[in-house]
Amino acid sequence: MKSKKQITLADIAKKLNVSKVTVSKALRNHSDISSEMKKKVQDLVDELGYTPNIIARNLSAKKTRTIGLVIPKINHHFFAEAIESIYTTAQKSNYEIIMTVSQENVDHEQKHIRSLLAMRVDGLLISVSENTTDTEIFKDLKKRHVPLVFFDRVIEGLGFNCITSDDEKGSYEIVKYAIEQGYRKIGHIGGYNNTNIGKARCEGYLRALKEAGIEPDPACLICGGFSVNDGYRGFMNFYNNKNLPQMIFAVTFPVALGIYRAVEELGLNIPRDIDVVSFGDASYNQFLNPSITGVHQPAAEIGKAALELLIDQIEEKEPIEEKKIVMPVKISLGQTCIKKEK
Amino acid sequence: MKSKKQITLADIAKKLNVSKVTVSKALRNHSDISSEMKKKVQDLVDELGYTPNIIARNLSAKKTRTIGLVIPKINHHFFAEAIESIYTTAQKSNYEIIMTVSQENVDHEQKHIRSLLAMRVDGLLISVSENTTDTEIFKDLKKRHVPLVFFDRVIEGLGFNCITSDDEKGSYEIVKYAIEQGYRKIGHIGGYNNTNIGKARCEGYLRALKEAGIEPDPACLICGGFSVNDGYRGFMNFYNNKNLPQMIFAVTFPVALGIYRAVEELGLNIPRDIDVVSFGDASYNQFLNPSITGVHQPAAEIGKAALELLIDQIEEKEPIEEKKIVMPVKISLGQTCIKKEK
DNA sequence: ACCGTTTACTTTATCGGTTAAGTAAAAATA
DNA sequence: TATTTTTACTTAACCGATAAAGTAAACGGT
Repeated sequence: MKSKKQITLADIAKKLNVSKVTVSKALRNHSDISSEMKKKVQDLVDELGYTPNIIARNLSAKKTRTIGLVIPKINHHFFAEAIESIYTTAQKSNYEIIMTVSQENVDHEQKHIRSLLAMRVDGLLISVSENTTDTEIFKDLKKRHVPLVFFDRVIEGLGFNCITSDDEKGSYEIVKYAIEQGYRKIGHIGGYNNTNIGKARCEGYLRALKEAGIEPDPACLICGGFSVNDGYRGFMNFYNNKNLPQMIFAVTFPVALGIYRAVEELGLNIPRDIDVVSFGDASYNQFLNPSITGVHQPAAEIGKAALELLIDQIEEKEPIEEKKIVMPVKISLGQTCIKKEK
Repeated sequence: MKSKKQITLADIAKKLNVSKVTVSKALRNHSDISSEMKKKVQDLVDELGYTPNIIARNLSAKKTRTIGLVIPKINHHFFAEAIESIYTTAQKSNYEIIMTVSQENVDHEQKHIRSLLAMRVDGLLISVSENTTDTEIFKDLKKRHVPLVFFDRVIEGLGFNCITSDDEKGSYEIVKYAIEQGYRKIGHIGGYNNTNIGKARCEGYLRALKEAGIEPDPACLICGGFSVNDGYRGFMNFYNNKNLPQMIFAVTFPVALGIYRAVEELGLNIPRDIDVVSFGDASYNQFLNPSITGVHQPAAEIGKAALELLIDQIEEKEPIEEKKIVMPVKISLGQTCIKKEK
């Protein structure tokens, strides 16, 4: 059933026998209006339950105090935590968030961006899908001077601010740590090389191997997406090729969970038959069996910093030069990747 | 930096020397317009990168194809899954979702509802905070005929459609199952009794006890919130009172995780020193140590059904009578609550 | 050749606010 | 007292679309 007709400024104005501008100003506590009139207006507003129409206000103001958020997935610890933090930060700054989810689908992503532009959000906060390679739409956004900040999954070199974890260093360090624990044959279930995180995490992995004098084995490197299923498939791939490494470095925490699932299904055991470390973690990691040794990402801080940067950009008059903020990460020890006795 | 001035219908119209209504109709493929003109318009639109201003359109149409979502928390498996499903469903039906998060705070919740009304969403999808007792605002929404569907955490008796899990039955069955496994002293870390889920889950728990001839012990019943911290505090409470039951039924999965955390911190062991079952689960439950035996909730189905019901209500002309949909739940076996040998 | 219909537009009004530019009466200043 | 300033409003115009109503020219049938 349809909503009842909404009460407007004009309704209030008519009842009080004044112009609607008077009512509008009264509600915004404008100095033009006498306090008696302000009171009369407020009383009637309360009585009638008037709710201002933000759409009309936005149309006239040409601003919406609304930010468009585009993410690939919700039900993924990193994003859930980042989103939560973005929402909290937005509320403090009095911005509304309109979140859209691409489901790792480039078409959805583009549709969402267009839709958010049509809604005239004041700015965009984007973490791209794992398949995003076409940068045309972002170049277009740049041309139109749309305030935009990328976070976590970013596209560099287009002049937008980016906030990421220190993907290369974190990956380097976790693999180096694994090597120190005595592992030599270390595989990587990685992300696509066209994504910054897939590429950087793979580079960190390779750097650690090379530095330790281990020749990277292409058969130990599988690239795919970032989900549980990708981890599952990646592991099955190793297994079916009878080419199990001693240790697998998973590009994301969900990928590690996918490995867990495959291992369980095959009746194997972690860490007896195969060991795992991962980039990213989850609050419930400590209760996993075994809990994963991995790289802790400051998801909440990344979300907060990204939004704050965007708001600065929106509220500044001057353009801001391209900044790339890299958040430090640290290794968090769990029950995997324990020292290997010779 | 500010966005560049946006291109409007009027700009296009001027360049083509036609009225803006012509352009508007051309873009909507109206039969009034010749195909040559449609082509000319489309070409110029593409060239200039015109994006229609949905705000203006919505103002005129008095509809927004937008739904307001109010939830207490994001980073909680049930909600993350429900949200994901709501977003997917919305996209299929061509609705936009504006999600707000109350953080279990009643003031935020009310502020969000008002803000969504001001944005003139076509309807509201709400799961209330754990502290919501004042129903005034909802009565007001009813008076204004705002389409509204409650899900999971609902307020009954106000004439709104509600979708919940079968909280009472699920709780009854999991506790009955625990009794069958030989547990007698079963505690409950429950939710506030003013919430439907807190109340129903507690009632199911009590019914199972009574049916088995076990007198419920008030000292074994702790009520609080639904978060990890509440579970932690609840367990510490039992522990400090030197009143540990054999088994605890946790009102939510996060509460169970809180118990895990407390148990770990105290150097105890599940299920040796204390056993746990819970209402609700998580996709990663199978990898927990030990994985929890609990009641599986169809979070995605609940989200989908709630949104579909709401859309029906929005698009129907006639009011819909209050419906209460209760989704069946089932027990999912894990490594807790294994048969107790006498 | 006349008249009705169709085609392809244009003009006007409206959605519900806001800002800018009046204006009449009261108050302050010279 | 005359003039300026302030107070407390009102009127007009605009934000960018849409719906409804109006219109000139071309077309079609008899």
